[in-house]
Amino acid sequence: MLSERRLEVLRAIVQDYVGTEEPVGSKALTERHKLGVSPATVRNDMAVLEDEGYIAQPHTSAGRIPTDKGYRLFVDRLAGVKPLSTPERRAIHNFLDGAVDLDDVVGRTVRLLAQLTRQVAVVQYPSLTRSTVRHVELLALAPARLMLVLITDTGRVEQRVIDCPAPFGETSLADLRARLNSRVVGRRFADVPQLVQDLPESFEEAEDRATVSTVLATLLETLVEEHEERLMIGGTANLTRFGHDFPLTIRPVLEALEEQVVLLKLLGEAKESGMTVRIGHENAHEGLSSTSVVSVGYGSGGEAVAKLGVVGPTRMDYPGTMGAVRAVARYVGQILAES
Amino acid sequence: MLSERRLEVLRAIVQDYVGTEEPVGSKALTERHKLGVSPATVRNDMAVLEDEGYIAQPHTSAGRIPTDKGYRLFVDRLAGVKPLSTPERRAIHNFLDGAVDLDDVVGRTVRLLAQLTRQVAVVQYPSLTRSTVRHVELLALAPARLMLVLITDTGRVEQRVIDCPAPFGETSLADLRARLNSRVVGRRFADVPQLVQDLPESFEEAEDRATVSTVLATLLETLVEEHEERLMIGGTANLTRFGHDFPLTIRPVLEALEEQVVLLKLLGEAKESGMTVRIGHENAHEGLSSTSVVSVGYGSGGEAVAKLGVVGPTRMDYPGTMGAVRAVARYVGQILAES
DNA sequence: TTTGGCACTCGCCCTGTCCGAGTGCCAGCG
DNA sequence: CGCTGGCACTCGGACAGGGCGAGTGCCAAA
Repeated sequence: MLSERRLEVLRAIVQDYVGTEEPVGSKALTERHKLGVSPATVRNDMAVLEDEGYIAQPHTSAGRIPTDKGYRLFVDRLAGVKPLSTPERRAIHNFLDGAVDLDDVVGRTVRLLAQLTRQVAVVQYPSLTRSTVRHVELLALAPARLMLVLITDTGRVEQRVIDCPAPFGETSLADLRARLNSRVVGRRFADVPQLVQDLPESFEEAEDRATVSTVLATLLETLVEEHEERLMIGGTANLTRFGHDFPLTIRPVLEALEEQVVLLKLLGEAKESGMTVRIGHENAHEGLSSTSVVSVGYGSGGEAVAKLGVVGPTRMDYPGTMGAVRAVARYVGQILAES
Repeated sequence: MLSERRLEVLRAIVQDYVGTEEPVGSKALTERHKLGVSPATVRNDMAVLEDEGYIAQPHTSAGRIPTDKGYRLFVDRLAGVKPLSTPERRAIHNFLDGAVDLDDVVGRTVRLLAQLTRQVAVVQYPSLTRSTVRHVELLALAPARLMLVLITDTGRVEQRVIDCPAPFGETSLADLRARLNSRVVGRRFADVPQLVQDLPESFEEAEDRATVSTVLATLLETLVEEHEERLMIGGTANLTRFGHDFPLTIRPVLEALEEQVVLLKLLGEAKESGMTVRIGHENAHEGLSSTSVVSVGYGSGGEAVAKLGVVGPTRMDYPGTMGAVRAVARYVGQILAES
């Protein structure tokens, strides 16, 4: 167990390093913080902290920098979440209030987060898992070619073209459309499969049954595919503030950010409730091993329907970042609840 | 007017510089190209080329590098468009053929272009300006609340919720839907306004006429708003291959790329038909003054409905890049025409 | 007009030196 | 026993000088 003062030293190291981006030495520490002890004492404490793996020296006879483990301790026990200033809160409101639709909300949120934190922002679109079907439309583009349009209660619209095994009459089409809608409208995506499974049998013609099966297959496929969440990222220009050495640092990060799959997995690994901070190597993806990810769920009402967060260097201002992320998430939740 | 050989020297300089990223000297030139003259002669030619502003020396007693003007001449008169190799063509087909919807087509195109050119790819969503209407759907969400769904021949779907001034019967709705579709399906967006302007009058009830007007207003508004083009970018990780000095170079580029407005303007400035290459300072946006933009229109059938292109360092392989951009644009056009 | 020769320039790289921040250790003090 | 001041040591970074070599411009000859 580390003494109170040693924790204080660690906190000071983290704060200074985040501020200056340079390894911090014992003397500088005592000058900038009122630790009440001499540099020599701090050195002893540092030696202990280093033994325990909380800090490290980039090379002999340089100052110390925090390790991932050090940041972890800092975040867990030493740092609070810094509330935003009033102007910042006002900025959030002003910025998000003008949003006209879902795309706009997400887009504005990304820009806002990137600006507030000066880091890369990631915002997941609200999940469709708990969405319900508002309407299913079937259009005949040609005798044996249909278009399926699916409208969800979150205002999202998906469409697919279906090539049918046989021509499908207008009457049958209207019939299918009506039956389909009467069964699935207002239902959750998850419930749809069993609600429609007996539909083909209710058609008399074998050819029609085949077509209906095809249509249903496409519908179900669409629903499943829509579970693949989408997301938006922004503020990548902030990556240039990463550090001096960054050709090598920035590359894998940009690559990781381009892979939506990676990002989705990243957000997926975060806790369902509360804020999650993943530091450095705690991130599974190795391109992100020198970054930290701060994420939190957001949603209208109690449940989180999606997540948002930022990706930045492990050397980041955790309290400030966490404050911004939390504040934005809350306000986006409100916006969604209103609309 | 520059002699044939001097042009040849310029071409050699551009090719070598693009390959090596290093200033190229007279001796190296004669060794790597069969110019049939001695280094001394080449030096004389270089002096002339420098006087004319086609090449420059980064510092005294170093090799020469092409200027923007030099690249311009190279692109206009010295370089052809390099056709893709068979494997590359096959890759395009394989990659794009699996696309399921418009988003997917655009997404795949971006990734493909980024991979082929190893640069940043930008793909504009097909414009609705020249698009035609495939179907207009009207759904009653509530007695006085409709949803308008607009489906375009490029596979794009737009929807709007409309609050009606008065309840609108199911019969009237079916009626309106039928009349609307019979008039606008297959027509261009631009022609829609005059095709529907007399629709309200054909309804007897005053209340219905008001509703129809509202619906039409929303429809037209949707058409107009959709002129705001969307686009997708990818391959930003390729920016890290920019050069050695790139902290300063990459920053403004990333910032410019985040501003969709900038990119849209960029593509907008390109010629309507044929390939456009904007080199260095020819780009209005100053963040892009050390980049070149190669863009081309694409579309199903003869007309271009949108543009796509790549953004890369002025020192890029122009023939290869142009070849890739053109090939991708053509194939995307085909894909769109088929679906 | 081209060519080979030649003197010159200047950036790059390598080396050696110096400096100072920072460390670990130790003896002394409260 | 923990804290402190002192001290010797280490090592990376900045700086200066020197040699190298690529590349140049110019000139006289073919």
